[in-house]
Amino acid sequence: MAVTGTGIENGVLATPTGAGGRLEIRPGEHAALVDGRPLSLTMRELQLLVTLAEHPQRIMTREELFAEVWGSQPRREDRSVDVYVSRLRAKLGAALPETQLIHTHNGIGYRFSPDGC
Amino acid sequence: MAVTGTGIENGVLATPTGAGGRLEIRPGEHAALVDGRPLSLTMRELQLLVTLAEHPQRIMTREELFAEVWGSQPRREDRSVDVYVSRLRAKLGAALPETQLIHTHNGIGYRFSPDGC
DNA sequence: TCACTTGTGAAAATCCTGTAAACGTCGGCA
DNA sequence: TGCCGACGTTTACAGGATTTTCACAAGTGA
Repeated sequence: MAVTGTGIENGVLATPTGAGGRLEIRPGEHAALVDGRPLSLTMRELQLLVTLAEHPQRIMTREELFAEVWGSQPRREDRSVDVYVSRLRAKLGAALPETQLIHTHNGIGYRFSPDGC
Repeated sequence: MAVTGTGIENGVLATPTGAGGRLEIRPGEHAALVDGRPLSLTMRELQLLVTLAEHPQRIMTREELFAEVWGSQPRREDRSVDVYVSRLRAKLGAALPETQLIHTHNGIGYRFSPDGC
């Protein structure tokens, strides 16, 4: 079933074709592609990207992200989510310069924006 | 039937002519050629190469590869796929230096990239 | 016998992961 | 302005997990 307005089509999450290129996420194939070229993401990085991209424009708390990706509650001082967001941004930034897909919301969490805004 | 965009043409799998040379696989003739010169591959090695090359850019799990090449389910600790990938890479690397055709995806499997990316 | 292929075990090499700590930024306040 | 605290970002590292490679034994056929 295709869900419109969320970036989800046939199980594939995709961003609009922007200046930098198009990001396509295929969770079923363990793959994320930029203009057809696969990104080299680790399992955790991909899971985090998928989780963020499944809820475009929605601010997700660290607790929500941790629960989805790690499958449990984070310890209070746990910085894993932040570290993985940083690693993900580094790889996304290398493949899609000038595009800010993951936004920080101070004191709350992170938000995935397909169009970079 | 020619399938475009997958590297399959008339039953022949071929990589683009790159810096290192061109790889041509002719499953029907049990042969793999680099710039016209036949590679000396064993049956298993060739079957594995054909299976990978039939799905360019797609990450194939060890289970999928084993099923295609060995025709059964691998034992959990079975490293046959890894060993044959290693042997294949050694022979491909000797004939096509500087070209990485088979990529490892940690925790998942392997991916064949005709253009080495 | 000899050359070759195949599968297996295990050591070596490499990669991933979580954590701690250093670093940077921002805003409040004296 | 200068200091301080809160918070997010990034780097480094150690341990563990995974992959790569090597050596070897068994099997096959010329």
